[in-house]
Amino acid sequence: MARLKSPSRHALVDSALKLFWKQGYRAVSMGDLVRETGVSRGSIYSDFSGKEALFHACLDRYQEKVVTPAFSVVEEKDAGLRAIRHYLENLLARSEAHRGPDSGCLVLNTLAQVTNEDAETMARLRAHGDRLQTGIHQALARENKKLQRLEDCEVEDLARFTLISIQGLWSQSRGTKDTAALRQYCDTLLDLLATRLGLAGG
Amino acid sequence: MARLKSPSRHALVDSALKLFWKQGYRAVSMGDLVRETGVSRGSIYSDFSGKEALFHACLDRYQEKVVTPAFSVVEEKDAGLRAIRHYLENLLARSEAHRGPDSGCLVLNTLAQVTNEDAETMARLRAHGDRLQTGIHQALARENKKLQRLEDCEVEDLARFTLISIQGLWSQSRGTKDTAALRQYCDTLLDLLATRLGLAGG
DNA sequence: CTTGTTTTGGAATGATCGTTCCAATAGCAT
DNA sequence: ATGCTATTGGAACGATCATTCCAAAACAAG
Repeated sequence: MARLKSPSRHALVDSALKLFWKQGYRAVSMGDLVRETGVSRGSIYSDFSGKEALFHACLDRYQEKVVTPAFSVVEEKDAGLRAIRHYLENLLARSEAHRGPDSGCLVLNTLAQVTNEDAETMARLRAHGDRLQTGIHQALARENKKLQRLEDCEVEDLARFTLISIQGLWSQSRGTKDTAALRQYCDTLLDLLATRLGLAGG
Repeated sequence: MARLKSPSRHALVDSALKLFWKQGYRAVSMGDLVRETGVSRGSIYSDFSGKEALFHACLDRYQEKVVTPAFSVVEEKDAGLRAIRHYLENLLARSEAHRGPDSGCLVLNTLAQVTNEDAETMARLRAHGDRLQTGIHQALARENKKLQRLEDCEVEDLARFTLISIQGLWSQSRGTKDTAALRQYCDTLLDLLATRLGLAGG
């Protein structure tokens, strides 16, 4: 009943996450994981019941290691439209740091491969979507409180619109290295949000 | 040197396309293809050099069987903003016809799974993106000719924005069956386009 | 050192994969 | 009927997969 020590376990999940993120669940073999993570087969199976459980751990780790640092600015108690702008600019900076196209979003990549029967995975994907939707919605609602141009349901619609737009951004970021286009897209999106909320553009 | 007759060949590719669309390239096995298409192993390999070649044929067939019927309205010589609206409404109608979430877009699903080294596949994905980008751009440029509110480069930016937005729409359509949200998203997008082009909203 | 635990590296297993091959069958022309 | 071709169904193959197992090595504590 050997169990990996915590630091080793984190390093394992981090390396596995990187592989799953770039190549997708099915394309990564156990042999790849052993080679890239430097952790032996025995140790992997002593901590995870199998490949799928390890993948789920990676999805969870992705939340705390990637999503939270990027999105927490929107989730803060006083976040408004400015926070959404900061979030998007962080995404752009991250994308521009790569030379080629990046790996996009692990959650959206997974969504494109998973079948509806895989409930465990689907639940995590849905939780991610709900998290973003809620965060954006609250930030927009807070911003709307100032001028009160929109009804509550209109704010919710606008939040959903923003969420889908960001999904398009992620999808595009995996296909192209044209960061100027991504930046222009963010500008247009932010301009739309400002207009709807009754703020001056820019 | 047996070769499938044309109708049989089309039926094979159509069935394979359906599988690849729903489950993704790697999740579909040759056994699945034999079972679902009703075509024997020997016949498949007599017409295609392997699984990958069959998949490429499916990507090509997806263009002519799915993309062209939906997108040709935008590619017509006199297409404008109204054509883009029709295109989007067809997408919504298609999505609403399903009861659960649909399979999204085969091209975008593939983009989320493919690695950059797979040049043959990547070329097809890029061609798809270029096709949509060009069609949208020309339609918007034609619409802009009337009022001439935008510079040429602004029209190109707007076309790119529209393309990415549509990608978000596809991505979302695979994850949720909330067609009302999709419809609202399209409305917002069209409203934005009309505003930018100097037209009255709605 | 010795003892006990953790981790390793790799062999073994059974399943499934893509691919090849071919005798048997079906269809269609003559 | 006879021949020719198209298609089938499935056996066979080697590769690779996820998973299991375990003897050896590494390590920690006494």
